[in-house]
Amino acid sequence: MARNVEFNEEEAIEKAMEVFWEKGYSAASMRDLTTAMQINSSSLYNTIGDKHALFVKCIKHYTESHMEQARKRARAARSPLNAIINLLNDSVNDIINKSNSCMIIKTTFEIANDDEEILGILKYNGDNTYQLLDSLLQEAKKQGELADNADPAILTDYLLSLITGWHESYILHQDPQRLRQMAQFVIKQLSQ
Amino acid sequence: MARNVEFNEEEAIEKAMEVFWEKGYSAASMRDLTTAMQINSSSLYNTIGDKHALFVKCIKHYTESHMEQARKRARAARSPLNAIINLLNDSVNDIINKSNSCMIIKTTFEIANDDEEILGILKYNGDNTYQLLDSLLQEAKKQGELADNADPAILTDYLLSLITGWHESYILHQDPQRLRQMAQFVIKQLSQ
DNA sequence: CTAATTCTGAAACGATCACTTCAGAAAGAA
DNA sequence: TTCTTTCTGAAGTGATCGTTTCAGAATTAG
Repeated sequence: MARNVEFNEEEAIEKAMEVFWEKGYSAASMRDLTTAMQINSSSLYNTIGDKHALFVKCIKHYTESHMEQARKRARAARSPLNAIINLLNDSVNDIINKSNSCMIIKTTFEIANDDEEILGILKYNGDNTYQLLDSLLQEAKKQGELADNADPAILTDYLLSLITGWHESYILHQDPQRLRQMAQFVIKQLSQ
Repeated sequence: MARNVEFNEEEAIEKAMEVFWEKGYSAASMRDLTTAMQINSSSLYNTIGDKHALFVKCIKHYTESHMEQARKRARAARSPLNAIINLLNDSVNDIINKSNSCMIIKTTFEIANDDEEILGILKYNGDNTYQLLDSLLQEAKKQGELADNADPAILTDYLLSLITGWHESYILHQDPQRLRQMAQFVIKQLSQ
């Protein structure tokens, strides 16, 4: 019938995601976003929608690639306990090497309280992450890599909380050693 | 000489703090702030300064009262270990009972990366909190309430990170039991 | 080709942003 | 009381906010 959309939506979302990631939802302006995406605002509104709809696509993209990476890393591990240890060490490395803090955590504290839709996406991501880690812990326990009295459900919540705290710690102190020591501490705790 | 300032600055800062706390720095408008403070923007700019200067006063006020409360609670405890246990339980109760997440954490993730002055204030608060908890752990160890091989420095970072994570967990799940279980888990861990 | 449809770019929308101006009210000093 | 200084309230500053409009370019169907 007629003309097709010129820009690649996936690439544009990726660019917008980076802007939201760095600046947060409120502080990112439509100008910032359209400039980074290299499209006109009319095209954006015609295809994706308003600022909020764009953010939804961006945070979904972030959580999905985040989960995909976590699962891929878990599959590559030699054993369940090893997958967990890698997950902890990878978390530390990501925190240290990336210039921004995790977008999921930033978004949770910025807008999850006032935005049902965003909260739902973050919850869904949280549940998936929980399940991944929980099943690893259950499997590790079954294989005798974990203490018999270990409680995977509590350990999962506990480890995920700890990792979130590491992000805050690194923003404040920018001290890799603090994170590595904590990771070693908790790994040792799990292993014995 | 002349007329005096009409409004009570301390009360006005308190009101502004609540607005920043709820909405965050970017999303709080000067209108929101002056309305809550019940003063005209000209008075605000004449006495306190611009939005950023106001925020500095608010976050300082928050951190100072936060620290004061923590120290007061610690002094009221029966023993060092008891002070730590109380701190953990009080943290859980605060998270559950307050409608907003901790302003310090929210601010860290929103603007600490791009704002040296705010980062400095948050670091100062972090250092004070660290010292409080570290000295409690050292004292508990000295009094035999902690295992001999316990490392207060690492434990301090570790507990503070965990508490930060609890805030995120509660935003997502609003599940008091998860927090209580984690608190019990870590208290048991410390006590043995 | 022409007609039909859709997308793009530039300009502009009203609203709101942080912030400023200034006349006049208020209050202490002499 | 009068002078002097300072604070307040209302109005307004230009800039930027998210969003819309629409003429014209682009593309496909017939």
